Amino acid sequence: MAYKNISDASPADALLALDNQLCFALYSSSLAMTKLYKPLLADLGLTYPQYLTMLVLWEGDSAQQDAPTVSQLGERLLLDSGTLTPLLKRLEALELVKRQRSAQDERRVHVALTAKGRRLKGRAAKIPACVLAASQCSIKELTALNQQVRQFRARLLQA
Amino acid sequence: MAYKNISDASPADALLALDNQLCFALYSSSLAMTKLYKPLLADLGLTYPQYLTMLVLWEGDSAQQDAPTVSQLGERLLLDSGTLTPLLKRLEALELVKRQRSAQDERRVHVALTAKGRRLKGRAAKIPACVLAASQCSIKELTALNQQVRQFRARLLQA
DNA sequence: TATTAATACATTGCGCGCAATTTAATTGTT
DNA sequence: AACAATTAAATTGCGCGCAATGTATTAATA
Repeated sequence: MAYKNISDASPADALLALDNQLCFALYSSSLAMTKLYKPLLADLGLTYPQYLTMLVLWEGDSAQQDAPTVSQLGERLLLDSGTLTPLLKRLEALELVKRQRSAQDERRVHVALTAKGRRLKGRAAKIPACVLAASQCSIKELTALNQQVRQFRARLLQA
Repeated sequence: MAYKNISDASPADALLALDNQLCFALYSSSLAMTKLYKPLLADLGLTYPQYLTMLVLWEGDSAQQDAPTVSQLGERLLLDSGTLTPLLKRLEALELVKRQRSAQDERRVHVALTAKGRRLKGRAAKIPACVLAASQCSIKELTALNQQVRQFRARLLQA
């Protein structure tokens, strides 16, 4: 079956052509990335969003005591408590994190790595190289694209 | 809270820094796009994946009889029947499409637009302009980024 | 200091995505 | 023709995302 693109359709149709939608390129690329990560993360027992959450926790792990709150994790990951609360409970069930109500403000819940969660970083360190290889791109290309997509996202978010 | 990036961490940590993950840029940008589309699509009574599906059907609508099968839709959208079957049932409940078993091969199910589904394209035609405005980008910028993301996706998929 | 408002997180419900399995139909082989 | 292998959808189960709502705590204010 042949599909229209910008070159063989009326301007109105071209604007609605699937391949001309940046949203679809981002959507399908993101799903493809998730599939690429899946077997690598399965070795760690993590899902893809759980992995992103662990990345944030691993980043802050040098400053031992500042375990982020659920909200702070959400700001970083652009996710809300409806998504994070059950996800964090699963990470807690895996004994990778500890959820603890703040003493100063009982509304807040701090999320801290456990020793097991901290150790997992070592095994996760091998993942970027695998992804790089699978992407068939150079680091330079990936860095450039990352920069552009982040810039685009920044504009979207201020809208 | 300050976070590490490629400039202030060891090389090993930099590879795991959230902001250096292209996967996260794609993931969060895609989610941000979905949020941008949501109110626009709510007017049409569609979810975002339903909208993408309608885009495919609208594309092929000049060749009247070639209603794609579920598999063909899946190839185009990079989704499988586990996702598409219930989604298409919802579109059918909205009377936007008709699902029909092929007479030649009873395993296949063709998905055809209804008159109502065809009419909806007129109202959807206004969406690209809204998205363009909200993205605060020029068409040239969006086209260029679309091209790069699609190229990246193509390499991922052949992996 | 009551009362109200705001904040932080949890819960509920729905629609994806997708792996794994099932069901049914077609094709291939002997 | 009988049987096995393949194919196409549908089904099941789980983990997101997220809007909407609920609950508890803190802050603001009259």
